[in-house]
Amino acid sequence: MTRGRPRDTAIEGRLLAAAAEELRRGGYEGLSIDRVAERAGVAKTTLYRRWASKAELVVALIASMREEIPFEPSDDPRGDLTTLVVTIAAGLSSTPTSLIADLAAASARDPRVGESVRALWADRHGAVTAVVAKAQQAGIVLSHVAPAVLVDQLVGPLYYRLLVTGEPLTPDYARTLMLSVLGPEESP
Amino acid sequence: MTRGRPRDTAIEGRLLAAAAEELRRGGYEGLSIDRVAERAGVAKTTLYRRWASKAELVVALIASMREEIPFEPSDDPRGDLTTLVVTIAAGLSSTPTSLIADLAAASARDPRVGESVRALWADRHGAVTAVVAKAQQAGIVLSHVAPAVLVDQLVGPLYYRLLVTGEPLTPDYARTLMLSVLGPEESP
DNA sequence: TTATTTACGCTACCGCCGTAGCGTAAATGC
DNA sequence: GCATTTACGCTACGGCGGTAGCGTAAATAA
Repeated sequence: MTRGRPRDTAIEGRLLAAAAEELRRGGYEGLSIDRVAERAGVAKTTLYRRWASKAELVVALIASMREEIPFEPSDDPRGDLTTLVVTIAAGLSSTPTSLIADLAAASARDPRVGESVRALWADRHGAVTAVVAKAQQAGIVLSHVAPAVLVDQLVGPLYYRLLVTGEPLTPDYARTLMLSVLGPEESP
Repeated sequence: MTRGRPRDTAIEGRLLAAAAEELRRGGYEGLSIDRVAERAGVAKTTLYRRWASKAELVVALIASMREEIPFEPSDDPRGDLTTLVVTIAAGLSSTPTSLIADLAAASARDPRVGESVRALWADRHGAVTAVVAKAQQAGIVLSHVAPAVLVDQLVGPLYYRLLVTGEPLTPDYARTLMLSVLGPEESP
């Protein structure tokens, strides 16, 4: 088949495991490529044959650790949206802020990293967009503004608080965002 | 008065000027402390006696370059808000994205840097908050949501697009955000 | 078996941020 | 004048991310 010496398939897993431990201990900043390679029992050059940069390694690591959000849309778009936004807020605030910020910085520097990072959040944001569109069709959202904008106004403030103002992301805050975008619930 | 050899007051200005040139050429990442010191004709240690890190140097530089937003609130809160949000969006998108992202990352790592960075945006965000509160008092905004949340939903999406989704910040987008938060204008 | 191709380990290196230590310059207090 | 204090320049260093080059190991093709 392929010509030369095959890649040692066990190495990638060992590197990711070593990187996970490093990330857990010292965050993005404290993760040292040299230590990851040493911990995995591998030369640093071997690591760089798999990922082109520290950022790409970390993105691959996060992608490998990530579990899907189990989300089943119900007949209650308002409740669904609340669940989603609260879940996203919880996920963000349980992740070290500096990690999110460093990924954003790496994304800004390297478009390829940016693509990978956006793919990490894509499922969550896609789910929110779908539910918002559904709510709008059902007449629950009165606004005629494009769903993408409403999503930005639900999710954007979470990142804004996290990365810019440093304020906490509480479930209450997420629910307040919801209220503000959807308007008060009509009593039936 | 003070006992020892006095600081050379000219050095700080030369360092900031050198840093500005470096930042202009290569952005945050391309700004090298060694080169800044060399360009200013000063030892690197002298630079570190003034700012504790590259991040603090850059924050001080931006603070020194920053001009106030000339903003005079009129009797038209809706127009004022539009102006403010469009201006903020323009300012953000005219700044290199990586600079904003790197400042956010530095803020997450070092709380002192975070304080300084937040102070950079404070005037803009304060102005927005003031106008939003005024609009709410005037009954222009129907929502009873706290002004701070509305501000987050006006400004947060800008940072969100810039740092996370990578979408452009057009004046139209800013106006759409406004529309979504304030609701459609009532015809008089 | 032999040539070729690819992977791996190793060493050395570059530029980077940030720190330590030391000699010296410039000010004040006596 | 003289001790003290602070600023400055300089050198050296450590750890970092990332790259280049080389010898060698492991596979395939002939």
